[in-house]
Formats: sequence, structure tokens, C-alpha cells
Amino acid sequence: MSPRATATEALQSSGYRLTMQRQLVWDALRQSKRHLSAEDISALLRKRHPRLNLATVYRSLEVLEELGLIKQTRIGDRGYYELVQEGKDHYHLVCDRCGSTLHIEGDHMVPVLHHITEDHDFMVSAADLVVHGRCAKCQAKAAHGGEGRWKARADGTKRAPYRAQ
Amino acid sequence: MSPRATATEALQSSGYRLTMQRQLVWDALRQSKRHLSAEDISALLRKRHPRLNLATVYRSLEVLEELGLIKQTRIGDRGYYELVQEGKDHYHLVCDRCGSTLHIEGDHMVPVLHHITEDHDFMVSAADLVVHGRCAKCQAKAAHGGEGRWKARADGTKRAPYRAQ
DNA sequence: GTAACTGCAAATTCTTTGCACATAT
DNA sequence: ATATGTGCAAAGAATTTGCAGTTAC
Repeated sequence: MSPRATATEALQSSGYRLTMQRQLVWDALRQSKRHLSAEDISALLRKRHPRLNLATVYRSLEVLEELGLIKQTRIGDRGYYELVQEGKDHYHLVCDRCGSTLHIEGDHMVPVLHHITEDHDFMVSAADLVVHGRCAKCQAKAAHGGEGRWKARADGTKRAPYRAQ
Repeated sequence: MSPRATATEALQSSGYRLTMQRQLVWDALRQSKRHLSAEDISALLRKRHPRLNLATVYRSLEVLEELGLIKQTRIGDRGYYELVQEGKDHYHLVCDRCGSTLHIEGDHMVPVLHHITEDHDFMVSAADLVVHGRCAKCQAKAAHGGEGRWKARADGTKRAPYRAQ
């Protein structure tokens, strides 16, 4: 079953309507190599679909998440979305200095989640691991004296480094 | 070295000033068994210190986090803060149905973080694992038909369950 | 004495919602 | 035909910031 079919069928069989907007949001995420924020998606789609509204993006994301097709990771004060891919563990390394994000694949988490389920009678639907620290580049730079620290923000946009006042 | 001394010394030796407000925020977190949001802390402290402002709480948290004394976990759209305790792994199980949060201790993450450091030349300062799913109570209830899904919110306050429209 | 800090109010940023119109089923 | 979904504008919630006055050093 292709991912494309997955979304279409999941929407239809669940009673949700299959709308252009939901398909566009899904496609944007499917075609992206990295996670996207609602604003990212809106910006991408605005090019070809200027009327597609940010609020609709949020509503579409909510539905897709509800269906378990995508998952949200919160980094800093924003949500980032990406496809749920069975058996593919995926987490994030956020550099608190430059704001860059690495996407890491691996199955390290499997035993952790196993324990959680066993020990706590908790039915896991999604695990979200965000690791903060310094990327290789910034470890090097740090030697020369710091130039501040970034708010966690996966795409490094806009927000200025903040100093310790 | 007691936690109390830790904060005092860390603040002083780093060039930050040792203010009443920073000590109060630190004490609030130290005395709490669970994580606290900025608003939680503000509410706690307001009782005895009505002038202590929410913005100051945020600024104090920023400093304490910068010094590595506390760490923030983002759940839903809020940040929650707790002490960093060496060697004590700590993560969160959030029930997406009722909004409750379980705090789990364990060292499951040690090997995961080890791999991260090894494989990616990334200097870890804090790891944040948030697991979403259904708590035991809600698994039982779910059989009788759902009554909606909550936005992740660790203390279950205020926000209404949201339906799939 | 002075740079750092706080309180307060206003601003920002991300996200949600109400409502009139549009559309998938 | 009609329940659902969308666009738009406005509201909400969490967090940040500018500034004048206060305080730790």
C-alpha cells in the first residue's frame, strides 16, 4: 500500500471527507525530507494555492494526526510534523547554539518503549525524543568564545540569539 | 553539595546576580515533586510574594536553564520545568485522552544517548522524551465509546477535549 | 556608583475559533 | 440535500520585550 493510498483510504474509511486541502497538506509532508511546521506547509502551498489558509493547514494536520498518519514534535514553541513510518524510529538533535536540527534514524528506542508499555500499562501511540545540546560545528566555535544561545527552533529562522541579559 | 548550594554557587560563579526572585523560582522547583509551568510557579509564589511577576519567572527560568540547573520539557504548547538531577533519567507519559501525565524514572535512555554522542559528534545537554498514548484508565473507558481527545497538556487544565470536527 | 535585574504593560508568535459560504458525499 | 469543511478575521494562550525604576555587587 503506497503512502498516497494510505491517506486517501484512511480519510475516507474514517468518515472524514477527502478534500483537496487535506491532500495537499499530506503531499507536502510526504514530499518533504524533513519535518515541517504549519507555517512551512502554508508557505509551500501558497505558491500554487494562494487561497489555502493557514487555519486550514492546522485543521488538516489535526485530522491527519488523529488518524495516526503523521506525528507532531514540539521544538521550542512550535510544532513540527512528519509522516509516521512504521518501524522507522526517528528523533531530533537540536543545537541550542545555532538552532540547527539533525534528524536521526535508529531503533534505539524500541526497548525503551517496550519497558514503558510493560511496566506502566500505558498504550503508546507516539514517542517524541528531542535531544538538546551542541552540534559539532558549534562545539568547535565555542572555544573562541560564545556568541549567545538560540531558542530551540528547528529551522533556525528569525529569532535572534539571546544573551544572558 | 546540596542542591541549594548548587544554585547559589552556580549563579554567583557565572556572573549572574543572586536575586531573591531567582532563589524563589529555584526553591519552588526544588520543592515540587512534579514539573511546573511558569504559570504554576508564578501562582505558587504569588501567595507570599504578590509583586513577583510572571515575566520575571520566565527570565529566571531562562537563566537557571542556561546554567544547566533545570530543564524544560514541552508538552502541548507549554513548557514545564524541573531540576536536572545527575544520573536520574526522567521522562513523561502523556495520555492524549484525559491529559494526565506520568513521570517515569529509569535509565533506559543511557544507551540511546550514548549512541547519539558516539555516532553524531553531538554534545548532549538534555534529552527530552515525551511519550503519547493512553493511560490505563482511558484504555478501559475507551471500550465504552470515546468522548474525544485532549490536546496534550500535562496538568489537564482548561482546554476542552477536541473532537474530530 | 553602576551594570544587572525587576515589574509592569504592551507586543509577538503560534494556534484556535466563530461564522458565512462552499463542497464532498 | 446536507453535514462537513474552508476562508477569513478575530480571539486566545504562552512567551518575550521596552522601559523606567530598583538592587546586588
